[in-house]
Amino acid sequence: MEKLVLIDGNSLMNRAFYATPVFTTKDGLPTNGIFGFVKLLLKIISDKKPTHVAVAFDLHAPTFRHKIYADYKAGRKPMPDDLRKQMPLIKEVLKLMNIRICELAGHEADDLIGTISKKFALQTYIYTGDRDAYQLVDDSTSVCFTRKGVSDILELTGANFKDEIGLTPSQIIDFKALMGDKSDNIPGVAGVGEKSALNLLEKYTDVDGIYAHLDEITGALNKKLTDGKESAYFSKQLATIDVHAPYDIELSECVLRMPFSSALKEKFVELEFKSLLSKDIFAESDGGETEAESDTPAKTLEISEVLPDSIQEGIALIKAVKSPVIAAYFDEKELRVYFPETSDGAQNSTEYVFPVATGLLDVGFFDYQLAPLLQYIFGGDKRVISYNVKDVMHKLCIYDVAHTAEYEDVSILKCLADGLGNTDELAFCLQYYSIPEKNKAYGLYYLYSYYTHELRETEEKLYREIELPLVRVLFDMETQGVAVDTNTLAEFSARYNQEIQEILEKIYELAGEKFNVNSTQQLGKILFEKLKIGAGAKKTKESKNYKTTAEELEKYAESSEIVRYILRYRKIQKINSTYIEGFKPLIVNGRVHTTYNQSYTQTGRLSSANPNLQNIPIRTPEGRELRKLFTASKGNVLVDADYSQIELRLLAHFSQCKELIQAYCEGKDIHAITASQVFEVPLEEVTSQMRRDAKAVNFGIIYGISAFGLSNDLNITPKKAKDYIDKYFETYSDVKKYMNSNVENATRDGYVETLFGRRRVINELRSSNFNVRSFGERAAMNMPLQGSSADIIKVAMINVYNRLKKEGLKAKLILQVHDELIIDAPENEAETAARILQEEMENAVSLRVPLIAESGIGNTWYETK
DNA sequence: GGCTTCACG
DNA sequence: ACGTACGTGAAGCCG
Repeated sequence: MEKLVLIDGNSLMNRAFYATPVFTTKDGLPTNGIFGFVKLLLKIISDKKPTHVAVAFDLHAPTFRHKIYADYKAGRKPMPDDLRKQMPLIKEVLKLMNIRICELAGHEADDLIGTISKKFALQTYIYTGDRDAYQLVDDSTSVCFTRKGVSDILELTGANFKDEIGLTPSQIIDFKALMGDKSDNIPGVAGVGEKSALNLLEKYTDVDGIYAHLDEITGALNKKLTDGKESAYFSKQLATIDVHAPYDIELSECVLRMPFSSALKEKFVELEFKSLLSKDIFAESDGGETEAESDTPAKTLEISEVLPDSIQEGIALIKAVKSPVIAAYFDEKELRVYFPETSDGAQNSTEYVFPVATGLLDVGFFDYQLAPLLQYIFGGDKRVISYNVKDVMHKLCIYDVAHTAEYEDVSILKCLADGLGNTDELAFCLQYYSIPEKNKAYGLYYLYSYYTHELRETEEKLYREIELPLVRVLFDMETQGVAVDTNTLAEFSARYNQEIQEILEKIYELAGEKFNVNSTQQLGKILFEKLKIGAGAKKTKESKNYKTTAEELEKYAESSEIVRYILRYRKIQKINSTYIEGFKPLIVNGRVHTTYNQSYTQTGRLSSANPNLQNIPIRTPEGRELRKLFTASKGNVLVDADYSQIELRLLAHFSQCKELIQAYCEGKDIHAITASQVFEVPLEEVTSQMRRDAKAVNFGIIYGISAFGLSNDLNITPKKAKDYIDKYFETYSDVKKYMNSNVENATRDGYVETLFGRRRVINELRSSNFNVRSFGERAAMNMPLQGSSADIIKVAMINVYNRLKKEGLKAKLILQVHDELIIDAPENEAETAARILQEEMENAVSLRVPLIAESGIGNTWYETK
């Protein structure tokens, strides 16, 4: 049967661009969009097996009719530079594939796809990430909508459309006419939202029907519809895809010709798409292997699944395995196991799958049968490869399985090898390397081999000596949790909820009406339009809302009573919703258990979530009180230590600045010295204000200083800020040299690295956009400092953990807040724990300056400071 | 889901 | 001329 696939090129390039991790060729050309698009195209071809394919692109032209239309589409965000660069290339690739490209001046891809789909009477599949295309669905035309990224595709056919969407395809147009579409700048009828639009269409079928029966509609809705009639019809016109575009095309021009030419293969080599070269889509090559092919990773094995008849048989099978490594995927539904060698040493091509009977909390009969197998795998002498090992450990705890095996963690390997900031799920990684999702365990093994080969020596060390041992440390910290004083929490809750009510009444009274104070939009209107408290600076023209940040409102606080109440409201609302009400559902048996993410940040830091225990207030007295909620376990105390100015010390170390090194070696007050230098006064005449300002300068240096940033922070003119910076760099010329060399190296190499060789790839440095490039430069200056600090405290954590264990103490590490560690210790171990904490933190590495950690002991987190 | 605001290092 | 300080997570609004 003949089948036609029509693709919205702009839409899918956009989706592919955002769904694919950023990468470039070695010359710095971004290619992630093209790569994602090609992968998707190949997937579509193998799924649908079309006989014909065409790809349509937008092509605007300044003709009169479309000028109006284009203006209405102007609400869309502009295409990012890195994506724009890839657009001509994808067309080149399509040409090399002999795939028909459709473009028509003044028309969007939509129109061409609509026109073509109506022109030919064969089974047609439209691929797009734009819901507009829904209206094109009919008995022979399906729309395949890329829901999330590019992998999750919703296929809408004439048969399932109504069930999936709740409307008919043609009603999609009427729906948009009523409720509008902001991304397309379609106004719709003011005040009509999704609910009423659906109700109306249910009753009256379409816009015409609604207006024919307007008399049956009462109240506010009637008025909205009456007022919005013109807009409704205009919107309908805008939302309607033109299926009669003047476009000449013959079906024969769209025939898909496989396999593809060697010219395409050469293009893939040029674009460095190594994983695509081994695909079975090219004509037999005559010249043997290309150079790039030889370093392509091993081909995907054909893997067969075996569902063991019984657990016992399965255990016997697994126990017969000689292979010292074993890949295990374990979730709520199944346990999947793969090992590279069979019992007689041959290459294995079987993945074993064991169903897990029920959900996690409802441990059923089958689960208990599974426990010995889990124990054998995760508690044995084989190295176990998983993705997010810490998660697996938590799951195993539910089955009472000890997880004493050696582990390999693919998610961590990935962020070390691929660059920092891993947000990808395992499923995405598998798809990326063309591994079927059902072969998850084999995929783990494949990715493990692939990434371990990618690691350089320093990263291998970082992985083996820091990241991997840290997994267990973090697991124990998360499991241990932090005790919460629930009585005090209840007190705070009552007090804050009451004050919020009182303040709200005051605010309503002063405003002369009730409104949602949490809505910046409503608040801005009340303050700047109704009460006219002062000239409010508008925000971006897009959201054209007034700026209502605390910083902005502070300007009016003195003259306006309501502003003072609002500032107070904001403050306690934040405390209450985030730190009091927000915590309640996270308390289990009187404790909260955060989750640390070890592979997410761009610098190598950890992040903390559910709850985030790394942003508990401290900077204001009121917020600081919250730290009284975090207590030691019964009979214990909290022992806390934090590094003093670790990033500045690292700056001294890396820059080898004599003045800074000397100051730190002599234990001087660095901010005061900086003040004395920058403001040109003798050290003894430095005021506390000058010291505060100098501290801001020092922070600025660490962040990759700019005159504008500093001026903003210090509330001085950019010119004055520039004077300070110049003076700073004049005094500390080695710091200037160091920062410059960071940017230079990063621009040349494309990355920066930390003390221990953790790399951050900074593609922004190659951007032609000034702002983007400047951002890259600041990131290049900051990352080695922030990242090295992260490296160091990780070493300290491992050493503290091991030492507490070795010395047989009951004290447990429970928290890490970037430069601070907290231990929950029995009272009689407190002094020892404090000493261990301080020693291990200070001696984690040896730098050109001493590292100082300051410790404190208390019953609550509040008291340790 | 994007935007704003605000909490931390 | 350009116009942002570096790195995070959570709540709430809005569409």
